[in-house]
Amino acid sequence: MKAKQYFEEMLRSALTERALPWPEKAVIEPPRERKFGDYSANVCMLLAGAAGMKPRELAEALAADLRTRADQLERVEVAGPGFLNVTFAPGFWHGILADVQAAGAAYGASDLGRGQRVQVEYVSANPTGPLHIGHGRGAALGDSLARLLKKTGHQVECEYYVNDAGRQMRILGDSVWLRLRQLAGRQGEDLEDFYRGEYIKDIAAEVYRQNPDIFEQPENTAIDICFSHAVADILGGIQKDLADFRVGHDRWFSEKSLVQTDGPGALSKVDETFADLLARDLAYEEDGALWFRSTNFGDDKDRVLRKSSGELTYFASDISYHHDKFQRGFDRVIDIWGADHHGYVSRMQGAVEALGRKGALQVILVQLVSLLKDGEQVAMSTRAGKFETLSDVVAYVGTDAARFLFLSRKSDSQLEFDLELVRRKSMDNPVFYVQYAHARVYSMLAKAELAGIRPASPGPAAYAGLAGVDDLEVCRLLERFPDVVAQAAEQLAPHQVSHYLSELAAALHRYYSKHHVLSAGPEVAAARLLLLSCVAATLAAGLDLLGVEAPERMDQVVEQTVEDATGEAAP
RNA sequence: GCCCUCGUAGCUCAGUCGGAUAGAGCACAGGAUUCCUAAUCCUGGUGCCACAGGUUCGAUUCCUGUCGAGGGCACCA
Repeated sequence: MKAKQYFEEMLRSALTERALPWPEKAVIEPPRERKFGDYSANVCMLLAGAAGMKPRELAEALAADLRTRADQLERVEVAGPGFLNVTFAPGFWHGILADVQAAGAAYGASDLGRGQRVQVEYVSANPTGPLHIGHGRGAALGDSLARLLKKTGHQVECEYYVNDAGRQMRILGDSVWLRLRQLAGRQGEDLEDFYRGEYIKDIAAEVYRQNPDIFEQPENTAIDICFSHAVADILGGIQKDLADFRVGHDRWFSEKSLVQTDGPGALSKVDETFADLLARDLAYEEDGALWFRSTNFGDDKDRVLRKSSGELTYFASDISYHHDKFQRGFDRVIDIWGADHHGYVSRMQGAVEALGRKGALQVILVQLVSLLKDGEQVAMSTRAGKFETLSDVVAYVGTDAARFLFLSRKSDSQLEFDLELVRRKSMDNPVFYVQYAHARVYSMLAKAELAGIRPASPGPAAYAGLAGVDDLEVCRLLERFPDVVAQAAEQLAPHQVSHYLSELAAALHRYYSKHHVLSAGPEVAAARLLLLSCVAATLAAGLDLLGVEAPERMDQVVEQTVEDATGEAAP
């Protein structure tokens, strides 16, 4: 049983006996300072009024209750304004090792989600060019969230919304067609808004190679060919970049599928959504346009769904898209967007409310990433910037380092990504610090194996060899992992996992330098190996939640990044 | 003008539903290896938690306002 749970149960029954309620704002947590014990509760301050006692008096009374009934608690103390601090018996902490070993890679898993169906939609960049580094942050976050939610008992599906309809797509087709004509030495003036990247020229050349007769086609057909080739090509590139970044979506949802009809007279999904909104008087026609009554949901003006020109706005297909999500049975939908869309959040949430699913949509905004090299800003917007794209950055620093950095900050604050710092394989780079801790344990296990020493099985004999304060300290940290996972999932905040891992790695390194394992005598050595292999298992389980590898040897990591980097010389 | 996010050590950032003397890494200085990987460990100090009020037993945390940074406010995408 978890320490927090145990303490809470004991406390609850003691309160019940005194006819006191469990206060809403009760908190049980490890106190900041070790000297205050393992866990601390604030209930006495909250209940003093109801109990008609001073906080400290109540605390003393409850402490006495706990001392008689809670046999796992070694000490129960009252401190400060009325905190109830408890210290668990060593045997309790040792029991954690049995838990970790039994669970293995599943350590930290829970059934918090109770099978709730959750969809995570992320990246969803328009297929008009390669992914840049900001998309990488969203990708790492979405993927890690999905892992966290799965681990906590949710049924998760990841989706990428492909904006393959609408104006931008037309411009994309036009852009390729223009480059193609220029390539063939034909006329073609630069247009006001079109895509200028080098990759457009590459696509044009490829289209020409595959369709040498393209100039004999009617222009509409030619543009169609350009367009579909461009989307396929760019989307293929995006998929590859994501795969290299260890990110996979279960489904790629086409916007076009919302707009298209099955046959003549049939309604598209968007039409169905419109009909639904009109029937409930949540939409209306005015000035030749179709409007959504977003003012009913707190917006300051109504928004257009279909322009008077007949074109749909993005908002229209987005509503329809979310309508579709809920029809597919998701209990909860999480969208990850760039921070530049934040004005859109309340509107979309209003729309979801209109669909009768108030509160079922959570939007996470990912703040900007500023790319630095040796402390200097790397221009992101210009065509010349070599490190604009995610794939360039990943090639230079490696997937593990990039992911770990992205996931070590909360998503709503701006992030500095210094290429040289992230690339460095040293202690200022926390990812290697954590990976090294994992590899260190494996190195010891291998050495021990040669010496004929194997990790002990959890049990009294092993625990006898782990009675020191440092041993218990490590056990305490291991015990916290399931709480960290649960909270990170609840708050949709994977960075809490990476911070925990740094802490656990630090504990491992400290332990390593203080306590020699293999020369400690066979029994103590076996006991310590048990402890350390539990640390490794927990590190691996945590790294897995971040999508970062847990190497058994560090030279593997070095090889991997060096290899990645050789293809791309530094600018 | 209105709205959103952010403001914590020299730098990059944590800080749990409001808890006890506000933390980590980096940078800086010194030390540790006959022994399991020194990609490591140990020892040093630094804060008007942007500012001003409010809520209460208690505020970095919640509320209001001010200042500062970024972003958003279309029949754009």
